[in-house]
Amino acid sequence: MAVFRRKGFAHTSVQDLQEATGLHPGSLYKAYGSKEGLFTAALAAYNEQVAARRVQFHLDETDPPLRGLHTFFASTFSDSDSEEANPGCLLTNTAIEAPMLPGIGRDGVAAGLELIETGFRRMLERAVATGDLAPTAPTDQLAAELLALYQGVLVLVRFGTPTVKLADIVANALPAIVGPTPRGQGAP
Amino acid sequence: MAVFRRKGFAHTSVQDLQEATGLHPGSLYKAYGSKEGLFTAALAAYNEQVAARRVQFHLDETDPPLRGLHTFFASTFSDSDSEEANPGCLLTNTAIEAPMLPGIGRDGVAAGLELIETGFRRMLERAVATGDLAPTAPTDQLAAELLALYQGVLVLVRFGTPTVKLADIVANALPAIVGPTPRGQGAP
DNA sequence: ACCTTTGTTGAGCGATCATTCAACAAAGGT
DNA sequence: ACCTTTGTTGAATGATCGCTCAACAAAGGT
Repeated sequence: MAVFRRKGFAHTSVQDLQEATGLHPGSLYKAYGSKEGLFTAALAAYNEQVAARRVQFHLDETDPPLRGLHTFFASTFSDSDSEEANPGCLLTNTAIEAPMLPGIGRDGVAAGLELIETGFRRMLERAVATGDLAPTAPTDQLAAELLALYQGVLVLVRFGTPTVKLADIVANALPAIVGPTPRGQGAP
Repeated sequence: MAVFRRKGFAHTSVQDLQEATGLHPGSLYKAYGSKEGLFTAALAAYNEQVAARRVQFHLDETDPPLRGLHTFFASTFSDSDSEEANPGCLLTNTAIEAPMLPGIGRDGVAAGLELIETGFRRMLERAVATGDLAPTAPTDQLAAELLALYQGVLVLVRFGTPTVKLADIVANALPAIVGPTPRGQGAP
């Protein structure tokens, strides 16, 4: 999974997978049928082990709800080990490559993106319930905007944009989208 | 150029390039030295023929300044021919693939992204000058946010997100970032 | 007419790719 | 002990990759 995240599907050879998994080609093909099958499995694993976990930790289990939004974004570029290149997000990277892959990738990416967008939406609805967000806020629409910004940040992360610039972007763009006052505002 | 935009560097073979350019492998290598050299040339051509032109048309030559911002974003997904898959942006696609390419791509993408971000900034400063934007607006910061959103939209464009959803995203996110009132607001 | 220059051609090169398979090893049931 | 099952191994395969180069054609100067 880490190999695909770092190198993408096309740049990953079966030898890379052998070195990463410790399994020889025969075993890999016995278990997954093809390189594409292994990629599909890796994408599904990423969805439930990385994406879903991040959604749960930052968006579902935060109080107040809006608090986790910033850390959710920041976790994509701050948890990188010191000076190593950040591989970005397997979903974003695959969303770019998917149109060139036979039948694979598309479904997994669609599932992953919906996972994230739904996570945004759930969090926004919680914020409405607690009064941190105006009841008139279009949560569906805001979730879609957040997803777009999220993908854009991950493109810049992958490209190696300095962390300070990324931090500035999310620190200013998030309040602009979800509303200027992240804490305490009266409903009419 | 169009081939690289559609298929990316890794998925493009020299045979693809032969069919796309009409030049046989010998001539290609006589002119560009390698597949990487040709890619670098294509990226530079994209910057000045597509990116720079779009910046000029939508961001530099619009009156009032903020008017072109929406059409700049919309042009990435509305000018697609009917039902054909939109290849997205060569800059965005290459920003994802660049970490896996030897020495190429990185510089061209950096130049292209700066081209766009600077275009945003110039337009925002014009908007400040005409009074369409508050003089206190942090144009540098806003330009960076717009660049991030732009990349995110292009990821979704590439993946095949329906046009109506993309239109909703830019229609609501842009005013949220640059300020809720795109027209006429008094300076203190 | 001839030579030089400049560009084109496409078969062919070694390398690498994803994939297969006959041989082998380990484990479990009986 | 033996057989069956299950998984592992890694060399071999054909296809495709990026790339080269000797042969060829066109054009221009003289």
